[in-house]
Amino acid sequence: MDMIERVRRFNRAVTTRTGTLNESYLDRGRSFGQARVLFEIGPSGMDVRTLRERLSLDSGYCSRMLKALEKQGLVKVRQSAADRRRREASLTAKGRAEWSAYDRLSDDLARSMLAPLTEQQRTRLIDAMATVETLIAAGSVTFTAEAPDSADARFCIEAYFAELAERFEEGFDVALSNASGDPGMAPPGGTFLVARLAGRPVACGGVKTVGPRTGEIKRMWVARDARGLGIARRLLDALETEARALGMTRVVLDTNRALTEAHAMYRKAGYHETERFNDNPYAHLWFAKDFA
Amino acid sequence: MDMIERVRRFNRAVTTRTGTLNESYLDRGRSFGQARVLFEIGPSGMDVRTLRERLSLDSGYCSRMLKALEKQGLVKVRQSAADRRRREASLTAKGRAEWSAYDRLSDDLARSMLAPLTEQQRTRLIDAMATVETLIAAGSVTFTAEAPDSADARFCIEAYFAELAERFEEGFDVALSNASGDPGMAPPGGTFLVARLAGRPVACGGVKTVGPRTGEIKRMWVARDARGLGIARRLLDALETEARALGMTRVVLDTNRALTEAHAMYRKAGYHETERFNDNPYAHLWFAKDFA
DNA sequence: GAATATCTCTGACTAAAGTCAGATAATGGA
DNA sequence: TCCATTATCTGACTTTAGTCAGAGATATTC
Repeated sequence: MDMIERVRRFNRAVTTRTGTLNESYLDRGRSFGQARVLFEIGPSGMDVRTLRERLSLDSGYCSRMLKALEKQGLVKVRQSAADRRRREASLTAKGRAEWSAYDRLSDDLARSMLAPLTEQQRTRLIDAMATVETLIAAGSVTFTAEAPDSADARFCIEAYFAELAERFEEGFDVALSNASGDPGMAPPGGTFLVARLAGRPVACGGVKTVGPRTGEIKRMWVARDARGLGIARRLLDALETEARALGMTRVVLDTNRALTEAHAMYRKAGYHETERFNDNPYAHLWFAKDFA
Repeated sequence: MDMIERVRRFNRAVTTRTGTLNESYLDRGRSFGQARVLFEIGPSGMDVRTLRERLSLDSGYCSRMLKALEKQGLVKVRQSAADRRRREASLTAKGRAEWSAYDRLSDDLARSMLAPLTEQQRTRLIDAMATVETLIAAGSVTFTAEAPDSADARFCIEAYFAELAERFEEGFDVALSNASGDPGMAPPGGTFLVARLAGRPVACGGVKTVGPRTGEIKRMWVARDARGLGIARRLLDALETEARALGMTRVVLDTNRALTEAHAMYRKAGYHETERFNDNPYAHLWFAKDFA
């Protein structure tokens, strides 16, 4: 059986098993739409805008469902203090009880999948599930080119700096690093990529022109909880593709001695160590790669 | 994280990924219900009764959807030759083209899950998927007590005899074995269990009274393609539970020397070899287990 | 051959899901 | 202050999904 067929079989098997969950939602005497809204609001509440976006609902449709839930005494909707156009939905005590009931259905499904198995089978199943989940996550990471001062890009860069400060023996001060170059990481001379997992930014990296047909790769970072998915490698590939598209034939980069896992990756990706090409006080190693 | 939470995370991850498939179905300009019917009919056609059962549709609802598909020139419904009350639906050339288009969507989803991964990751994913699929299948096997002459029970017993004939060095002839006992495997003195996987019978086994507070386990069989799921062990457990419920304190069984994997399982389940207790010409080993 | 059961269809419903065009009120700049 | 934008709501729809009670034709059983 080829891989495609295997994946299809898997999809079929899993969706038929988990499909029963959706049906059990209806047993609580509420339409699926309303159950979804109630469950999404959650015990900590949510503003209506976010709710609509998460469930991709029409505003009128959503408004009506909230009203219905309010009439059932499950939900309370009130004006937001910060922005009085907005409204915030939260669960009443009765609503939280219903939420728990829906939550329990997911637990029950999970339990029913494990119950008939032996302890050994359970462990095997859990391990395999973790692997599938991880690799599905890895596969759904998207890369987008955007301005290095976009909200998500800045979030990544901040996290990157924070991590450097933590990992460098000598600490890290943005002002001392040659950090002026962010604007260069935008068209026409460069580019900046943000990787997202389920909408959340989890990695970034940029390339900017530093000489004739030469680019420098900077700000490469992957969020701690997104490591081990091969994102760094794909990001590096993507940056090289961007560099080529910008007419570059050579890319260089510098790195700190503390970032050992990065050194290994650069070498494996075809980079070779080269002489110091900048005066970054935090850099101990300099790498370069020439495109064929 | 505990097991329940891990399973829930897995379910969430997989359903959000595969949920896109259902949405993409709608892109072909047909309601989900109609798409489902069209796809289920399949290139080889199907009679309306079966179709309705598979998709659990109301007969009127189904009839209308078929009519709509017929009007679109995708489906042809005609009277069955065998039973003129029945009708049979089949796809037209245009219908087969649409079917392929839907089929391709599943392929595309599978491909898009694999595409971003490295070869090594793909192999890991496929392996983990196979494990999950197998163990989910194992978990969804159901055991039901039924008459040993029910259709599915007979199917299992035939398959069992066929396999014995194949595996015994000396061949197997039902008439020579002490096969008269099937009626005993029903209440009040015994019971017969059929295991099903997705509706299909995949295993069977029975217990009947052979002496005071003593039962004999017979006809234990697991379909070849359902082995390795721990069904045999669970079936044996279930039969012992039935035996206890029937007031038995001891169960015995006989087996042929060729069925080595069975011997191992009986020993592991607490059975010990005992003296010959019957004149079954095909038996070489006799086992017994006393309940605590 | 009559009674009963089965298979499918039609008509008449209801509920849920989803869309679209304003109306209303608040916010954030120019 | 005015004007464009944003967030939500209301009313008026359509489509999809699903149910139920017969009717008509055919098959099965006694």
